[in-house]
Amino acid sequence: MTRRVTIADIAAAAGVSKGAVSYALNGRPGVSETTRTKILAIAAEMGFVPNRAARSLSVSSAQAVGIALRRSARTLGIEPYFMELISGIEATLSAGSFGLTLQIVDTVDVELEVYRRWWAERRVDGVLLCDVGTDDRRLDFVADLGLPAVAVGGPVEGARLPAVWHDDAEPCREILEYLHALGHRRVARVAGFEHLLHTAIRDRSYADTAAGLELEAMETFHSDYTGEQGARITRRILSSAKRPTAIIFDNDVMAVAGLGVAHELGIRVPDELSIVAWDDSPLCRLTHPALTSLTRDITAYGSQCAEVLLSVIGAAPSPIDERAFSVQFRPAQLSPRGSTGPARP
Amino acid sequence: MTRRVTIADIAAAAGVSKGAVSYALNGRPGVSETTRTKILAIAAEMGFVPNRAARSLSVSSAQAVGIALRRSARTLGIEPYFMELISGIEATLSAGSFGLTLQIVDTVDVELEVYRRWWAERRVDGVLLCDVGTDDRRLDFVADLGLPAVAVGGPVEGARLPAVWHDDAEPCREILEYLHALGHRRVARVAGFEHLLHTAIRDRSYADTAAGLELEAMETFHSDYTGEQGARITRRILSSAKRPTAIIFDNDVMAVAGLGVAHELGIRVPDELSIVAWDDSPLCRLTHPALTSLTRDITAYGSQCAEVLLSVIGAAPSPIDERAFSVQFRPAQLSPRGSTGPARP
DNA sequence: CTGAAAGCGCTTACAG
DNA sequence: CTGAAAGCGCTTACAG
Repeated sequence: MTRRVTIADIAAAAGVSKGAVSYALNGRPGVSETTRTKILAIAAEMGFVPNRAARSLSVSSAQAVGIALRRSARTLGIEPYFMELISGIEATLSAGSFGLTLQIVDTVDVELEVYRRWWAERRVDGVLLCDVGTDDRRLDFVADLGLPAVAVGGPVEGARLPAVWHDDAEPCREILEYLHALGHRRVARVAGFEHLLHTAIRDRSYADTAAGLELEAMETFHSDYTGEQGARITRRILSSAKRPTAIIFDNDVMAVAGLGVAHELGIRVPDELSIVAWDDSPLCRLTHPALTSLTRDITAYGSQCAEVLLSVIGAAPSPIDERAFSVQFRPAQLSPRGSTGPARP
Repeated sequence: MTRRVTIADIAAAAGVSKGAVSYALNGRPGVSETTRTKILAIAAEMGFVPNRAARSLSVSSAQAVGIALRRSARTLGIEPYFMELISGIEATLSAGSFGLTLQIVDTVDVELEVYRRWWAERRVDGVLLCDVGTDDRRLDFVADLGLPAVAVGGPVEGARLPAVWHDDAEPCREILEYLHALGHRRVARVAGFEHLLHTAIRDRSYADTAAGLELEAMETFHSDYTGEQGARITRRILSSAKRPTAIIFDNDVMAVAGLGVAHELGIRVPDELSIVAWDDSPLCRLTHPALTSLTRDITAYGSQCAEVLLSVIGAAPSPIDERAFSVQFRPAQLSPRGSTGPARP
């Protein structure tokens, strides 16, 4: 283990000043081509890697982006969504040689405190806000702080920061029209947290579409995305006198749990019950029958979010138009599989 | 958004030197109690938070730990294991006000390169090595680099770095004896990557135990942990002439997929087939029947790993004995559920 | 095009 | 107990 090599070492070896080394390394004017080439060769040979802290201190930028996730370990673990999202985010960040700092928090208050500290410490240059709510304190908080941020979800009305989102309303219409075409007239829905923005958007879209299609019943039950609650609610739904012929679940985990409950009650899928899942993860193809689901490229979505954040921070290769405060990502696509079929009255 | 407050501001306000402020803030001798109290009050009032980069540059420590995950986004997303592990790691780190830097890599070579860069940049003070292999280049690599590291898995023979691991052999015996007691004589196993250390340990333990119990058949198939492969292999196993009456899966995802295949083939679980899963995640309780599985507290395991790493780095509250190079974590417990039952010949 | 110097915001020996 | 100063390893105006 040899001592770290610094620009001072390179300067000494090349017989130039530290300033010249810095200019050469960063591809800035101020050194002749021959000097630059020579310096670069020496730096490479000595295996030079700039010290982050020193660089950060000089340019007052952390070269890192933060994410605080406010979900329990159990939810985080089982929902494929987050790891896919993080994976996409990470790909973009590391391409721009930005680091990703992750913290898991319990409450909004802790989350806000984390943002305050990160920004005060300059540990991050910006943050990504996940799980955007209908009335989200975090948006104004980070804006007031001056902390660059991007909302992973939307659209956010009157937002002071950019949002990257999918149109959730359209896929909801598509699902309901599809089920209607299959003859389903009594549909139930197991939704996610009521306070989340995309839940509210879906709530409205289903209600509007159901009204237009003149469905007999379209009932929504809110839950916490866990399999436990998904199973419990499904059990209740399927035990009712006039049970629905189709259930739509707001995530894959609850849909898998719902399918388990149908098996448990001896209700055949899709003959007696059709099931649709949001968020097509490999999970949806593990079951028998495989689950009809709404496919989104969450990894690509994560990458897009990170790109917008880098552009806000001012580190993106091609800065996105400043007025592009609301970036719409391609909507989810319905992938019909074995869990949906014609309604049998 | 006000300007950041620095120790210079506090020094000016308190009428002392920057050095005195630093001593006061860090609880070190060099200032009188009255001065210290006064300085702390002013710092709190001004909302002082030390700049990370400056601190890191001075003490040459990043106050951060790194994890490079070499798994595809899809595997990472669906396996609850990683998020639970990370969640546990994170809890310990943030308690010690250490950050977590995450990077997802494609190949070992990229992974090694990430470690080299992180350490050269002093972006991290140490790393956690996941997915320890039977012949793992990374162990010597980080040791040569002088980069503090802890292996998340083991035991590692002749290791130059600490390892935190569970005894995998004992639970394997327990499963097999349990199945044997239920009357199973033909057992198959869908294992994980062959090159992983814990896979090798389980391979040996199953083989030894099977020999002792004089099972009729104990066959192992290696896979990549995905549901796709789990399903494919299960299909093949269940299509053989003398199919086994029990299958053990090395992770939860493959077990769920295997259960799906059994449904697909009209094989009743547990009447005609018993299924056991390693790694009890909520996933195992979503299915019908629920899966008998090996429960480990992965979050606690992650915390333990982080603690050992912090102690290696020298930042832990109570440093772990230096000779404690191999820390054994409590072994997995068998949780019998609906997916296992007596063998019916 | 190049060099010497100041500065980023901390920590830490070293004198008084 | 306290202050003035040097240093961590970079970047960046500012003179030559």
